[in-house]
Amino acid sequence: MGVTRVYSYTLAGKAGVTPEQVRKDFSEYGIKGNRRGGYLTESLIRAIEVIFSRDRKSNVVVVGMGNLGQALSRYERFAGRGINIVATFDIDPYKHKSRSDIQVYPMERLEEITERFGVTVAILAVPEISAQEVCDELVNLGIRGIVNFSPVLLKVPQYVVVNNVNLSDEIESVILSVRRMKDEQSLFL
Amino acid sequence: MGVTRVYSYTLAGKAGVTPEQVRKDFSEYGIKGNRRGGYLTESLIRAIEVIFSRDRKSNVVVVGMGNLGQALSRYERFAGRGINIVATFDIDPYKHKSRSDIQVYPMERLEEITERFGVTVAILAVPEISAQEVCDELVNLGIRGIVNFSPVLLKVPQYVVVNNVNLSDEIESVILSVRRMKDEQSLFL
DNA sequence: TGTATTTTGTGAATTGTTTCACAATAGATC
DNA sequence: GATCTATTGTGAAACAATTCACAAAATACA
Ligand SMILES: NC(=O)c1ccc[n+]([C@@H]2O[C@H](COP(=O)([O-])OP(=O)(O)OC[C@H]3O[C@@H](n4cnc5c(N)ncnc54)[C@H](O)[C@@H]3O)[C@@H](O)[C@H]2O)c1
Ligand SMILES: NC(=O)c1ccc[n+]([C@@H]2O[C@H](COP(=O)([O-])OP(=O)(O)OC[C@H]3O[C@@H](n4cnc5c(N)ncnc54)[C@H](O)[C@@H]3O)[C@@H](O)[C@H]2O)c1
Repeated sequence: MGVTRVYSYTLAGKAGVTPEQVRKDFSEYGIKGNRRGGYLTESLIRAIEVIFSRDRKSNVVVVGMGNLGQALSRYERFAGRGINIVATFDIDPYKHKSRSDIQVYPMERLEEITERFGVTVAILAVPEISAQEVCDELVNLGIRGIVNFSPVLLKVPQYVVVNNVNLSDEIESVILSVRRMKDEQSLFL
Repeated sequence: MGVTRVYSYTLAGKAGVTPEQVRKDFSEYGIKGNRRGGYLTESLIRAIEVIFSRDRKSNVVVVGMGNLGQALSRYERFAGRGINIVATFDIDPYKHKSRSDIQVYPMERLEEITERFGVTVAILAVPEISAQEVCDELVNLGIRGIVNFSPVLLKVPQYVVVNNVNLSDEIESVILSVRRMKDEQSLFL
């Protein structure tokens, strides 16, 4: 779009943070701008892509193709972020018949496929009850990172990274904030 | 299950935090245990339900019934957390024909339904491009809290709460952590 | 009933993060 | 090319969160 320069306050406005925050973070990662001249968009974008490893694609698998698993696997914009879903898995044989657009593999093929594609990260979208069991299996196959959508704390060796995404919490937190805001407001009536 | 008492370290273990953290948080909200006797499960659960308003159900709507919106609206465990999805909306007329289990309403009925059910919180799962526009509409109808799944910073009045859930970020962060862990490890070889 | 033990509750210390404030300087202006 | 101005980069200050450490109290047990 012809924009060659951006300033810390421009980026801060778009990101909803302060300009100081932007500069401190950039400084932390060695991103340098020009005093008075701001940051050059091209080199800034490249630097960010390197920092977030978006320049190299990462192969990931989705395990559990229910409501959430299907939604995630159909999302097309992951590619632009270096996230490459190479295969999806489910225990339910009914899901293996690819009536839908996406091929779902049986759990028996997890090992073969993760090895073939060098997969180290899995998205776990199975029910609460089977989460730990499937997690153990993934860890055994060499998975080193898990995005866990089930509301349980997974037990993993220290060399495995888990990021818990709890959508109920996310919604509840908004409900709570709204309640609190209203309560505060009614104090002034 | 017959458990009448829990200790800060029990809860901490399950939650993946320190016992001090648990006690400090409880203390902040006036939850009292017995020295040596721990916390009584029953009264603790009740206290938590009150703090998180889980005793009162909250009516919410889902706007945008694509991949994510459908997954969210089919999730049955929200009810147990006081989250009650009363209706779902989409601009696409094809979605209104309830071929699926869930009735999807046209956007024209948003006002009527949010008013009828006293809805103050909305889950926004529309494409990036229309997120701000739909957000404005929601705010106009009196919505006070938004769980935003689109990767844009919504502009809202100060009295509206927005919680941004960025699933690409969640996955990317795991990929990054795994990369960094591997890099560290290879320093020791 | 008295003593030992366990666990809470919380100030104080530590650690971490954000904001402030301003010197350094690249670029704009004349 | 001299001067003015806007913006960076970053120590220092302020603020926030976590951990430490231990007195107080409840329970267990002799
Ligand atoms: N859908 C949501 O909006 C939502 C919201 C909050 C939390 N979650 C959590 O996300 C997870 C997935 O939710 P969902 O709604 O997609 O559930 P779902 O029941 O629709 O799907 C789960 C899928 O996992 C498969 N599965 C079960 N056991 C398996 C195993 N051992 N190995 C492989 N696959 C197995 C099932 O066949 C099913 O297809 C759950 O833990 C849920 O609690 C979902
Ligand atoms: N699906 C995922 O896994 C995923 C991952 C990361 C981010 N997201 C984000 O979540 C949002 C939803 O993703 P999705 O995959 O469900 O998208 P989608 O395209 O499948 O669904 C979007 C839905 O919104 C409806 N819509 C469009 N404009 C509308 C309007 N003005 N009013 C009402 N409805 C409208 C469409 O008809 C469609 O049904 C997007 O912003 C996306 O970037 C999704």
